[in-house]
Amino acid sequence: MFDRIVASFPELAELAPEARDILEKNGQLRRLPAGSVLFSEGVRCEGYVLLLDGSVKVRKLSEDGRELVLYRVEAGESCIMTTTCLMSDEGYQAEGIAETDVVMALIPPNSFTRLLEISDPFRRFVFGVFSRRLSMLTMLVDEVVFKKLDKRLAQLLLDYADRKGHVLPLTHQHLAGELGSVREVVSRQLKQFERDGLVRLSRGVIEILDRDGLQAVTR
Amino acid sequence: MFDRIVASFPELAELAPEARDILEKNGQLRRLPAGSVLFSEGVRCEGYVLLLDGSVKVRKLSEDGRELVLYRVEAGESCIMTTTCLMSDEGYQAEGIAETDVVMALIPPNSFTRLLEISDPFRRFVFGVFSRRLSMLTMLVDEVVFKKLDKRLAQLLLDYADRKGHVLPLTHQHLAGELGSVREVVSRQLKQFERDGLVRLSRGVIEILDRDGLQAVTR
DNA sequence: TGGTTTATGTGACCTAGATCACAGACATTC
DNA sequence: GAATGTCTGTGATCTAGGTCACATAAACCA
Repeated sequence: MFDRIVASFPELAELAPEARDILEKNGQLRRLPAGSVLFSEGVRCEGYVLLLDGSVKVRKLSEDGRELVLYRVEAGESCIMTTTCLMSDEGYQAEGIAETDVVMALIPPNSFTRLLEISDPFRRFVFGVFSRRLSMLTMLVDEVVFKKLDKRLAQLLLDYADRKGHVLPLTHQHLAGELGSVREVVSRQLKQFERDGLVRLSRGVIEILDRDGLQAVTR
Repeated sequence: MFDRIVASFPELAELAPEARDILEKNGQLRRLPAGSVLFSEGVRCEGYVLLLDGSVKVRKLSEDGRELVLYRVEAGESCIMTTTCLMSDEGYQAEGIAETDVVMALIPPNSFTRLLEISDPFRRFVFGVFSRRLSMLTMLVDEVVFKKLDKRLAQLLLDYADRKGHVLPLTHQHLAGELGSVREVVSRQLKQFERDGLVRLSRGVIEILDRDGLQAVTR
């Protein structure tokens, strides 16, 4: 169990034996198929989650059904919403959906508390995750309030390109959901990018042709 | 020093003697006049901040000078941006401005780390603050993306009313800054509220006439 | 008292983005 | 290969909200 965790979380390799032991004995391996709802608004959580494999999308839904992706939890990250929930006795403010099949280690609340108590590296790890999420959300607020959609879309495509290469299997609807917008607006903007020679569009696929050009749009 | 802190932070009353001692010996009392910049983008921070008196506004500025208030730190709260900065070695993503004269206790980084190590109540306190900020930011994102300005403005007035009573010494410009919008839009919306009998407007003052009516607008 | 600053009111206009309504293209299944 | 579902393209239109340009009024102050 511990080895499995360290494979995805190298920062935790330096844990002292006692801390390793807690993870080893109390961590539970969980598998969920793509599409599963890990948590949703108002639901209490069962423990601290380390994502070993796969990807989880954390999103808000508006009353009229629009979607906005707050962030993703990728393999090697910890899901902060569950932690927030653990620490503050509040329900979730968002939904977590497995985008792929996921494998995770679930640390029960009292093991988590104990780890925080005894392990400096573990504390640093948890705080680090917290801090990064807080920074990300701050940036997100900044973007949605002050940046226009063309810039946000260009940035989104670049982020995907960095992770998945320059041929992206994405629908316009999907991108709209990421941005909290609607399909038509994204379609039109993408078409403009295509006219400008930045991307090539085909059904279900967006090919990035001019990374620098997209980069220029974001500024 | 410790007594002073506990006066504003009752949760910390239960700290063990050793933890008290650290606060007592290493906490530094700082006073800043209204208008001071506590931190700004890209600047490193000096320690963990407990706000004993006054109010700090944490905001983002856009390139073209518009303002958006992310949240306020009030007396009895801790400034999470400084903490994020302490934990993650990143610069601030926002600015902190003293809105009133402020008094705070500054805990140097190694005292902070030490407190986290030895004190369970202190850890719970810090995590609690973190969690609440994270929830707040999540809600803020939701609001700015999905809610229209009339609803956000009505909610803002209600929040002020809860804290300061129903006669509010606020300019339209100030409210625009809170919302990340501009003065004209806020003026027009307020005028509409006045026509609807929800508020009465005069120079520098907004009087809440119909709380329930405003409440109804937010839904 | 008159001049200056600051806050407000408002019309005219512009733009981004949402909404509605389809049509056509592709993909899948039977 | 016909039918069905999914994705894309696009015009028309609507609306919120931002921008510009003033006018007026209240407060300030010298």
